[in-house]
Amino acid sequence: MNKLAPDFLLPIPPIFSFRECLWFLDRNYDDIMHRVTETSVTKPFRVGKKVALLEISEEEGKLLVQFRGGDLVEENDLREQVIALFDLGANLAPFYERLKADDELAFMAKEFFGLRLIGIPDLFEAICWSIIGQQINLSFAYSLKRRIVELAGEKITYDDHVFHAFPTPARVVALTVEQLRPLQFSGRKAEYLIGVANAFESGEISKAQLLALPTTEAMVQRLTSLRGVGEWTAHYSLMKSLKVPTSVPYGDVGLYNALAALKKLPKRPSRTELASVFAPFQGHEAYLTLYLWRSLAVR
DNA sequence: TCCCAGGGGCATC
DNA sequence: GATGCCCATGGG
Repeated sequence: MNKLAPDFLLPIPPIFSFRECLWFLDRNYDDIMHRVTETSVTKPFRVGKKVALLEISEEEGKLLVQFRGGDLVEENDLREQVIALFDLGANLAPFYERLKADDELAFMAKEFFGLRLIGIPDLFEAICWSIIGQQINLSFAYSLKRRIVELAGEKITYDDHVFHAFPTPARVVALTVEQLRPLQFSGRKAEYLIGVANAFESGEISKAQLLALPTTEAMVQRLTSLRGVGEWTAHYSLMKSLKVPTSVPYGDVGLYNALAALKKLPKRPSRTELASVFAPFQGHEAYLTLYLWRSLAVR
């Protein structure tokens, strides 16, 4: 039976660290999309037009998911959302085998043990977030996200704290460039965001539509047809939202910095040089990218 | 002050 | 298809 919105438990797969995932969610950045404590994360999840606020913690080897407010949503849909957030469906064993076989990268299997690809299940949010993050430093990117979410996102209050869901395409379509400029969005970013929202509203793009495409290449092509979405944004979105395991955000500065530090690659590596590092990780490129990003941060 | 940031579009050759 | 320029602003 599919119950409505009470608490439930999710089994934890092998090679999973809740602590490591929480650390990644927090990372010293001011992320408005969730609240992280030592032992839990509280976050709104969107299912269709509904938004449910969930608190997730670890309890006796399982994830405990508790309903904290918002709309009542089918439990199965919520399970799916939480599984997507922590990428619980992935089997990391093959990726770890490859990591351990690499002299310079083997340390990551131990130091970042159990880190999962933290997802952005909502494709619209994933694309917007990557557009916001283009070419500006991360802390500024988080401030911009906070401002647009506070302006247009849905709000749920719980425990004297206001939680925000990322605005729907319909809400972003209603915004204007003139509204976003004072929030320090560049004119270009504002245009891109509203344009992408229009594409979702008109049905020009959707997650289901992308999932139906036969190849990653076709998905990238579809995404890059949107103004403001280049190769980097397309791959980043595929990685975070659709969990495409082979996607690598080519051109990513952070990725290059990590490879320069660990693999002595040039600051601007060629496609060939990148390929040489990624070759042994075929089928696990997204996870290698995630762990390389992770290596940039000091705990 | 200068350079860089989890890029992308566009013109030009 | 490669290269150069522009966009915009916080952070170091």
